[in-house]
Amino acid sequence: MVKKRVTLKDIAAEVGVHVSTVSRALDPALSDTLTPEVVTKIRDTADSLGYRPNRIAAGLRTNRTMTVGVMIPDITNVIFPPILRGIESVLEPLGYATIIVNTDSEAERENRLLNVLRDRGVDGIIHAAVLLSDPCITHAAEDGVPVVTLNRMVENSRIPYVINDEEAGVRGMLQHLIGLGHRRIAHLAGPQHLSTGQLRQAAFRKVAEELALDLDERLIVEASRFDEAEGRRAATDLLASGARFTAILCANDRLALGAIDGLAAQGLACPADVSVTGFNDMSFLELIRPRLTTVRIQQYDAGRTAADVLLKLIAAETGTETGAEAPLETILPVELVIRDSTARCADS
Amino acid sequence: MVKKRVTLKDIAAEVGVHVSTVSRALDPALSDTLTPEVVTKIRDTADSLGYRPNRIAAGLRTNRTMTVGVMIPDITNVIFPPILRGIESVLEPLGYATIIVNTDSEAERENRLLNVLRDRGVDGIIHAAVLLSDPCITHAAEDGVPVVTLNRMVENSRIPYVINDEEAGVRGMLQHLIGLGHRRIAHLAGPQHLSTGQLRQAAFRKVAEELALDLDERLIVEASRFDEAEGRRAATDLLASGARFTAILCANDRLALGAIDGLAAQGLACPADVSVTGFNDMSFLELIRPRLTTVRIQQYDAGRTAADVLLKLIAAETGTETGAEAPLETILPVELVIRDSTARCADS
DNA sequence: CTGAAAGCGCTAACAC
DNA sequence: GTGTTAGCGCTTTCAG
Repeated sequence: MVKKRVTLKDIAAEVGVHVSTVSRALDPALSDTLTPEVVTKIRDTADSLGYRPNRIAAGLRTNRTMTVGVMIPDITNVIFPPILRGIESVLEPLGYATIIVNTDSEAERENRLLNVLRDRGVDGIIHAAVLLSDPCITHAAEDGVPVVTLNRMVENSRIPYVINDEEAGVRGMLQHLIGLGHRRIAHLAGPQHLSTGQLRQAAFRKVAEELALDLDERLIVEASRFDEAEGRRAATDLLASGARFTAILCANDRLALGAIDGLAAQGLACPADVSVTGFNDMSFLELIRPRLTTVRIQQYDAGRTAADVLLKLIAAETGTETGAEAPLETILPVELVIRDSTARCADS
Repeated sequence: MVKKRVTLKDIAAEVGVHVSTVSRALDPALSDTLTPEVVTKIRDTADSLGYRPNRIAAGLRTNRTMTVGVMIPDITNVIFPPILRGIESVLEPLGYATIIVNTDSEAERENRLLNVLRDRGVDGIIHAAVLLSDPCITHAAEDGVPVVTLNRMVENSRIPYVINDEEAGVRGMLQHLIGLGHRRIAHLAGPQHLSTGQLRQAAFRKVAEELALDLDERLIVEASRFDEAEGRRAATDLLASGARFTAILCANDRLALGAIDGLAAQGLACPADVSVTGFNDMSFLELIRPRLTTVRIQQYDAGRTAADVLLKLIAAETGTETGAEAPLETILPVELVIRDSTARCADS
């Protein structure tokens, strides 16, 4: 039933040379140590027999599988697919395949999946679902597995990371809101066990102080997940607290969408009564009313950059010194996208 | 730098037995042929040494890699991530990893990626990006690679497929529109080289006839891609044709969204002037106004089902006859979701 | 320039 | 019950 695969041995038998000769002929780096005629003859018969190299066997020998693992929280979250395409765009042309796993942001699951990847001998890991404190990935990195984290970072570690310029995004957004006359600006923060949630809140506090805003603790509420339901819940709590505010800077788009919904349920319109801003600029946003003002992060490029860093790490690990060392920190620029969810402050 | 992996040999040396004994002790299916004490001793030292099986090596020997390939057109399209989660939900607990590739619906790219998967010795392939006529995947299937197609099917082939009940969806939608008084209903068809586009158009023609609708050829326009821009373009063409219609049944949600936009550009409101319906019920739809009436297909379950079928195929291939044979055809039920983009026909 | 031989880590007959 | 042996398909010394 299963058609037997053509192996080097078959080609060797056909051409009448040794397997190792065939191996060399098929390796561009080694083929010029052979007689050109032999090389062409071998290559021709390889094609005609329909030879396909067995990467499994090669990997066993060379300890390189040409596959990398990618860990994300949940592929169903629209910000990840563009990142994956970015990663693929640099890795695939180089012959790498990627194994994608969803951690659901659960440490236990993450740990198990990490082992799945290591058992498969991945050449490296791009980790976009890392927790602020993440012993298992740190451990893997210490074992010599090339790892780069994306969007998030592990505290106090030497694991390279690619993140967005959260602070610039928060600053730009606060300046925009202030420009519209807002002074009492709330922050709907993300989960504090994720570095994005934490970094954005820290940036909010820092920049709010810089810009001399009235920083009322009641104006900062934390969501326990990055989703619409938590956005709605947090916005409702914010209103219930009695603290006055005319704008909410949310830690991501989904929280913002939920918040707008929660405000509407209490009879407050966005942007007429309160301005709301997001973060990420996920797809479909321009189709949803009011069109959300947000901070655009470079998703595709973040993926590309992380893949580049990983390649440098892999090169360093395998001793293929290319001179270029992998940077510990890469911060990608962000961009303000002003749409319809922010308006001049009615109170001013 | 790279910490050496613990192998069976290391455990064997530590315990003082032969590698094959260790191999058996660690295999649940074989461990009961050994003395219980030695099994526990081996397992304990395996844990304490931090042994992790090398699936690459095992795969080379057994010719099973415990990885499956998944081919989709584009992960960035929101209907695919839920499918992938469905696939993962059945495969991952069984120890399978999945390699996901994006074909961008290009035959050449698909062909190349298929080889990438085969070179990696995947145990099977779930193909959700197949073209109606797809020689390369047919070829792979003939070579004995277990393949199941998802959402689409290959014409005249023995490759099992899991699809949605397109005809039931079209019928339900047409009945809904007729119930609202619509008689002149246009069809914005999808690409005809994809089976979904073709099946839905065929279903439209068949059911329209059944229900004795005025079937004007000018009322059927084809999009060349499943995206918003083509929906807009096709809707504009439809208007330009001069044919009268009060509703458009679109072959998918994105075409519908584009069509609504295109109509709006010509001063026609949905649903006041024309009702528009989608297909798929992709996520975020309920956040976009007007909320689209559509046909919900089971994305997650389609993934699960395809994975189940693939497992049966793999079992059959490896001779692990489980009795259950893989069905050639699986048709999943669909569900009508009535929202705000359809309304009573103004002309009636 | 090419052949011989060893071995990556594991599994699966086959012995004992 | 457990050890022996022989590879899976490939790469990579080391000879010649």
